[in-house]
Amino acid sequence: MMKPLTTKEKILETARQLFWTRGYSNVSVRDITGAAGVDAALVSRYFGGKQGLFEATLAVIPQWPALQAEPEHVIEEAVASFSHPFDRDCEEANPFTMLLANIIDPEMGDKIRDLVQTALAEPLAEKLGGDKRHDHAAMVLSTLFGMALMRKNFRLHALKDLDTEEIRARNNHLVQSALKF
Amino acid sequence: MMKPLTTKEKILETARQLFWTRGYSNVSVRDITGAAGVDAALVSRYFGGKQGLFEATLAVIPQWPALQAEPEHVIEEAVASFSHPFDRDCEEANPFTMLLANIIDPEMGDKIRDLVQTALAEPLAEKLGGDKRHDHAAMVLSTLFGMALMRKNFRLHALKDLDTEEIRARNNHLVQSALKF
DNA sequence: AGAAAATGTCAACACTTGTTGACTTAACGG
DNA sequence: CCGTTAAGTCAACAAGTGTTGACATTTTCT
Repeated sequence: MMKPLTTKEKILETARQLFWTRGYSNVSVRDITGAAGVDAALVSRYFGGKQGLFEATLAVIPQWPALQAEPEHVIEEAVASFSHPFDRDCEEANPFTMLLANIIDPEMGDKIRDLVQTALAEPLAEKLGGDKRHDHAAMVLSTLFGMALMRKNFRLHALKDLDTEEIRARNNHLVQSALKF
Repeated sequence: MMKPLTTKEKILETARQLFWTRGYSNVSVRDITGAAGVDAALVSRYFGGKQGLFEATLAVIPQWPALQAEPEHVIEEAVASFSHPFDRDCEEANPFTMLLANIIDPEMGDKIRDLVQTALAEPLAEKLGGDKRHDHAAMVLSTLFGMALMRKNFRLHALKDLDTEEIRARNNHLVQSALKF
C-alpha cells in the first residue's frame, strides 16, 4: 500500500534515473518531465532549475553501506557492493554508475570529484587505518571502479557472462593484492 | 620548418583536442571552429558534419604502442603507457583519455565500446596468449583504466603527486596479480 | 589571359535547450 | 459561501545547436 507519488517526487525519481545513467548534460529537462508525464515548467518552479534538480538527486545518495560495516568487514562489503550483475544492458541507477556517468561533465564534474573524495576515498581510508590508509583506499577504489568500468561502460565480452560469485572472487583477488602494496 | 596547417588540418587537430578531452556531445561545432579560427560551415563541408568530424579524429588514433612489442614485453609496455603523469589538471588528448571521456555519450557510446573491444581487448588477449587470455586481457585493462580513472578523472588526492616511477610500480604490482588469477 | 575548380564567408534555416510569466484549476480555511 | 493559497497548464522567450545554400575570393590548369 504505497502512497502515490506527488508530482515533485515523480520528477525527482525520474531525474535520478536519467541523470545517474546518462549523465547530467545528456539529459534535458524535457526528457525528464516527458518521462514523468508532467509539465516542464515545474522543474524550475520546484527545484529552481535543472541544476537544482540534479543536486537534489545527489542529496538522496544513500551512504555507501560498506562504510557502515565493522573495520574488519569493510573490504568484503566493499567488494560485494561492486560485484552484483549489471542489469543486462539496461540502465541501472546506482551511485557508482552515477559517478562514472558524470566524471567529465562540463558543469558538474567538480561536484562529482568532490563527492568521490569526501564520500568515498576519505571515509574508506579512515576505516582501513594504517600509515598508508590513503594510498590503500585509492588503490581499492581504483580496482573496484576499474572492473565496474570494464563491465558496465566498456562492456567487455570477457566479463559479460560472469555471475556475482565469479566477479566477487576476482574483485577480492585484486583488492587483496592492492592492499599488500 | 613545419609546413603551416591547412584549414582542414586545423579543424581536425582542434576537434581531436576538444572531443578527446571533453567528450563528443560536450563540444559544439562552434567551439571547435572558434578555437581554430575558421568558419563553422567548413565542418559540414569538409567532414560531412559533426559526426563525421568526430569519426575522422578516431581514424588517426595511433596504434597502442604496447601492442607492437614482443609478447614478453607487452605487459611492461602496457603498464608504462598508463604511467606517465597527466598534465597538471590541464587537458591532455590521448586515446585513453578519449575513451574515458566518451563512454556514456548518447550518440557515440557504441562506437567507443566497439573500439575498446576490437582495438584494445582482443589484440591484447592474443599477445598474452594462454587459455585465459581474454580474461587476463580484461583484467589488465581493468587495472590500468582503474588507476587512470582515479588519477585523471576523479583526481584522488592520494595519487596526485606520485611520479612516473611510483605509478609504474603500482600499476605493475596490480597487473601482475591480475595475471595470477 | 580566361575558364574551372577549389576555398572560404555570410546569413539564415529549423530545431532544441532552460527558463519565465500569465493563466486556469483545485484545495483549504473561515 | 467566498477568498486565499497552492498546484498545474500553456505559450513564448532568448540563447545555442547543426546544417545548408548563395555568394565572394583565391588558386590552379590550359
